[in-house]
Amino acid sequence: MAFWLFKSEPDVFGWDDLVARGEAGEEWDGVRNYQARNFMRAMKLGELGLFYHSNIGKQAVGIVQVVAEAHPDSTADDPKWDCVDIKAVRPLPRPLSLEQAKREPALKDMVLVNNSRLSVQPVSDDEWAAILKLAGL
DNA sequence: GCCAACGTTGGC
DNA sequence: GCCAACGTTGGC
Repeated sequence: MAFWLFKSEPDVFGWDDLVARGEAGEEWDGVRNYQARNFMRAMKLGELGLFYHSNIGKQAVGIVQVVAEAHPDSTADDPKWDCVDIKAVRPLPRPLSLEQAKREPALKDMVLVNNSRLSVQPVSDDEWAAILKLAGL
């Protein structure tokens, strides 16, 4: 069971938008980065991730679940781009800010902290546990 | 709005 | 196959 992090600009597509999709979830399309794509290809049905708001808020705000494994991105011209579908599971009682993650010793190796540009990232088991605790779950 | 970091592209 | 130029992302 692996854990992930999905980044999105909330003024384009935010947590509330994902919640509005309900159980069907949303195709996580538009990713045009090989690293991010490869992480999505590695995702298994039912795995969990964080939903992070970049630019505005700069905090992880909710937990999401993979509801469809990697499939061709319907918005891509090139078949090499795959994506998964995710749905909202629950909001974090206490959103985890980037600032907080940078301060937290347990999270100092998070990809989010060290490579801010990668839009789909893995989260280690230890990081996941630490984040849930900080988030009030 | 600026700029650093990073990835991609294309000329050689 | 190298590397300069360029575009994009995202924190500040």
